Amino acid sequence: MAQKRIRLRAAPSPTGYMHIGNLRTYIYDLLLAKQTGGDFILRIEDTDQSRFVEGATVNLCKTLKRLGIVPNEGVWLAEDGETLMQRGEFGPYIQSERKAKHQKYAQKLLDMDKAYYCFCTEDRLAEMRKLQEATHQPTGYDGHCRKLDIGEAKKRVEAGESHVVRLKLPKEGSVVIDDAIRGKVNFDWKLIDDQVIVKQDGMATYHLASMVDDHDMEITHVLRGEEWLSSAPKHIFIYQAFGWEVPIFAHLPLLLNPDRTKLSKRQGDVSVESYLDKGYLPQTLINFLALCGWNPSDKQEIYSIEELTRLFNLSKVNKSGAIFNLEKLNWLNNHYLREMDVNDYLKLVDMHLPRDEKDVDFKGRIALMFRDRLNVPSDITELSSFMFKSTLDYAATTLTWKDHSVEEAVERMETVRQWIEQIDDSKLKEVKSVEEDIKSKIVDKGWGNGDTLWPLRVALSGQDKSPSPFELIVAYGKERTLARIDEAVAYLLK
RNA sequence: GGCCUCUUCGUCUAAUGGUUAGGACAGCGGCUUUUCAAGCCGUUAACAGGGGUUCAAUUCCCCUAGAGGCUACCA
Repeated sequence: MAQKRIRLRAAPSPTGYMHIGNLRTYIYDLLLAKQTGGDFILRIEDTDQSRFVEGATVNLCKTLKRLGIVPNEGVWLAEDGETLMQRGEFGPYIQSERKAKHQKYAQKLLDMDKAYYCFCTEDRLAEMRKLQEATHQPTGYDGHCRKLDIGEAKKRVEAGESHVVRLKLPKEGSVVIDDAIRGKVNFDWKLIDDQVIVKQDGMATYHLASMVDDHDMEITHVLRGEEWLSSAPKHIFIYQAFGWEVPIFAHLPLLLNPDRTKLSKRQGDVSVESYLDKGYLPQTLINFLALCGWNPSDKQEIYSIEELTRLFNLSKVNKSGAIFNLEKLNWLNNHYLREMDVNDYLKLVDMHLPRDEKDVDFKGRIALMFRDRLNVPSDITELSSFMFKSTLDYAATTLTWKDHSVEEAVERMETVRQWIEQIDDSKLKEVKSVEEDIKSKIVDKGWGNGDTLWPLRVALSGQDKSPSPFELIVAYGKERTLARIDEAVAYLLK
């Protein structure tokens, strides 16, 4: 018998930006789909009109594209990068366009007596909840409309009375969720609310829409955050009411703020776009997020997407939430920044260097010099700022080595200046040969490295801490280097 | 409050019915060295607590505690 084709979907709501926790789910979706040669689908869950944000779907697609995570089915971006398209046999892939389909299934549930019309006003509901809270009762719908005669209810609906549709959940017994990560989880029916599945505006809620669509689209694995576990019984109920095969559910552990609450906007960045904009590389984000809550039982830290695809295994996903650890993310990004193609790196960093500096080679040398010091490309702006200044401010540090006098420092700088002047241009391109050249001359002079190199380095940087003078010389080039030395000498003699 | 889930170094995690409980990030120390970064080497640091089961429990079971999630006509 042929194996059923593995199909997973990313199902974001177009509410503005892509949440970093959602991205992890999509990564797992993708890995699982790729691993089995299955499908990875993008479906937009826009059933909540009030939260809809114009342009959010396009934005979502763009972000996915930037990450190199492109679904092979569902919503996608046309060549122009702006127009939304849909592809695949199971469309439409935008839930609001499936409204009629959802309503049809709601009607079926109504017909099967698995759902009922509810005419309770929001005011009544709010009052009820208030009372329940005040008397320390469990909150939830009191079933007011559950017992309404169906014929009567239909008449009211036909008369145009505003209403919703609620699930008619069992009031006794229990249900077991078989979760791929957590195993079997038991819930008592009597504690579960008769959930609204069709809102007053006729739009289905997540609970109906997502189940219907997952079934229609032949989704085999539903990966979602742990916050959904509590409502899983309602979802199972819908599947069972229709006699559908229940997909594999996997409730992923949450990504957490440093205080262990659900990762939220309040406590820092949660939008994937902003990480991308800051210069975190796609491979960094994917590598890092994949390892947040899952681990292939290895000591390796760096994984390509191919390796992740090969190794990923749902049953090895952790059960407990993981704090989003920015320091490790930085370390990883630094790693990938150093490992990536040089030209790509230069392109990435260039936009963080002064626009009005027209010497492209100069900027390129600077970019390479600071390469292993960057967590994100924008770090270079501050690190390299002194290199673009017309004059340096030496006030914050000292140009003289330990107890050396001004005269000694000047002597060394002027001598080194001559050495540098004599280095020919081809040699001036290599840090190592500049270093050998100058160091051997220091030895010949009988000077020390410290008393010569410190003033030189400070002359070139104006800073306590900086790359070595040899790196600086190469980055500056001869002319700029000599000018800096002159500048420092003049400052000392002032 | 109720229901559900979770609990190994500060953080992400590995492993196991018998181990010196492993790795990574961060920290600390050293090497290198003109400073810094990088690199290399080393090092501090964890089985939430209490009961069982067992010759043996971090591992299996129960309880407690703590944390988190849900408790919407949001997803």
